[in-house]
Amino acid sequence: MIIEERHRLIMDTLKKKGTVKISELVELTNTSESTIRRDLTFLESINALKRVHGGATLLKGGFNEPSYNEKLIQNIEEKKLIAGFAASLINHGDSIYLDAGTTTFEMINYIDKNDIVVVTNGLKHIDALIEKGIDAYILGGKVRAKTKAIVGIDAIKSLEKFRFDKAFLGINGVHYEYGYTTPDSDEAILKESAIKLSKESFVLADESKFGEVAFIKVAELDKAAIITNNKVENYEKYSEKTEVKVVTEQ
Amino acid sequence: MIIEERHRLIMDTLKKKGTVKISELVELTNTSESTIRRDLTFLESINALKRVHGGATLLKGGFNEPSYNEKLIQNIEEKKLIAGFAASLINHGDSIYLDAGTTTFEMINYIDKNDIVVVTNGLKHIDALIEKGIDAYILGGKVRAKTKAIVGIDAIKSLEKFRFDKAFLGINGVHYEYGYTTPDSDEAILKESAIKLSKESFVLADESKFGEVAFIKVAELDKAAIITNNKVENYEKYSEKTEVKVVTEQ
DNA sequence: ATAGAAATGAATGAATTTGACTGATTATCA
DNA sequence: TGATAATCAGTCAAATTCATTCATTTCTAT
Repeated sequence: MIIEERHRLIMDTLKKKGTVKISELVELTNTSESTIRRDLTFLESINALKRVHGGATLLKGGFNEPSYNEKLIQNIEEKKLIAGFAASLINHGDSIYLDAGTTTFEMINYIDKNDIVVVTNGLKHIDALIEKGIDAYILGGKVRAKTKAIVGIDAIKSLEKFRFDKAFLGINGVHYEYGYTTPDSDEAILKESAIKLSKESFVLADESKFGEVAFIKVAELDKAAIITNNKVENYEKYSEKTEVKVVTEQ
Repeated sequence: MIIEERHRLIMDTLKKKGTVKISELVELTNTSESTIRRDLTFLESINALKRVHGGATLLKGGFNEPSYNEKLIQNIEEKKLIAGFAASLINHGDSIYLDAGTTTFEMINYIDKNDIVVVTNGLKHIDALIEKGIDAYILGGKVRAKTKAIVGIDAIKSLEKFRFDKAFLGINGVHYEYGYTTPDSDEAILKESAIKLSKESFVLADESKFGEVAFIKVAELDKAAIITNNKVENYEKYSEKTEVKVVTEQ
């Protein structure tokens, strides 16, 4: 049995029953306990399930709930590194803007304070925040079906009431000349507003985003600090314009 | 049996029966008394139930409402009847306000048009609407942990931009003298606003709500039509003040 | 075909969970 | 009220599950 096949079998079993025991899976797949353990560890690392003593359970409001697809989740380890560091920047009492997106979603796992206030335009983020007992506000407006993000003029209006200590943003392109860019104008203007309304802003961008230029400009490089996972090509061209924090594995 | 599975089984049993004895759970789960005791201690620590001598009970002390999941399973057949009829009132091209709550949530299953626009303050509703390909807007504001509803001044401000053809509202109390009432003032004012902003309004209330009076008044009876599932006591006292549609089984 | 990489299964001691037992506390009923 | 039974919290040893390591097998790319 090929590895992906086993993973799919595990997920299918889990979805049917809600929880599975390792011993069941050993029997079901005719493999060793070690292998199943490794599978579960992997599946947990891509947020497909939650390991518990004796087996695994479905996650409650997971980000990739509907379409579990291993290949879809790219650079998950890098994202976790970046997310973990970003979360560590949050102080007690902070008011935070959390942009929709997978990396910022991952941040929520690492937040270790619940005396903060978080505003987000990500529907999925709200569930996770509430689960952790964090005060959460959502922007109003039209909900985009694909990303479950809230965008448009209403969202911007809704945002303008707030002032933030820190804003954390995902981004599609980071370029030393063209600044931060994204393919969607609604998203761009929302991100730009968030930056303006925040004392400090952080862009979470794994190395694949560097050198990329998308359609719409969000802001100049110096409007936000960058958190990334590797010392990219032309590092100096970025670091001379804004603060670049490179988070390497511990 | 895995710990999580046992916890879920305990909660399910408890929700069905209101109280459980430890001896029952020992038999049900084929574990020892010690284990069940530990489970109950844990479940109490996360406010899932209340331990009592000999077992455990649901906690719905005083003011706090049952949680979203608990509500979801009450009067489900009646709610479906009401929801189905309410959904049939929606016309092509309508702009709709859909209040948070379990009955309005059930409506979404029965909506058979997708050229409408729906505004809601229910987080769960958004997911379901999008799933059906319906244009959905969410109100902005603070998210309540228990009900996953958006409430507060921001939600009201957010609402005032819209005008609706029809508003569908859940409610806690319907009384021929005191009108529509709910235990929470934030929710009350939001419902009231929705009624004012809509050409027509409908209150979805199963028979258990009639004669009940909750803490805060939402509106007088005549401000909305009532959709219910049974010809209640004092039916005439309601029907002389507003339209009452009684949906009986098909 | 072969070297290198990846996946596997077995074995280890550590950590967690479990069930039985204890004496203390609480409920029941005459 | 007092006697009796049931239930309780706390402790401990046994059983289960865990992470980690390592040798072996399988896969992959030349």
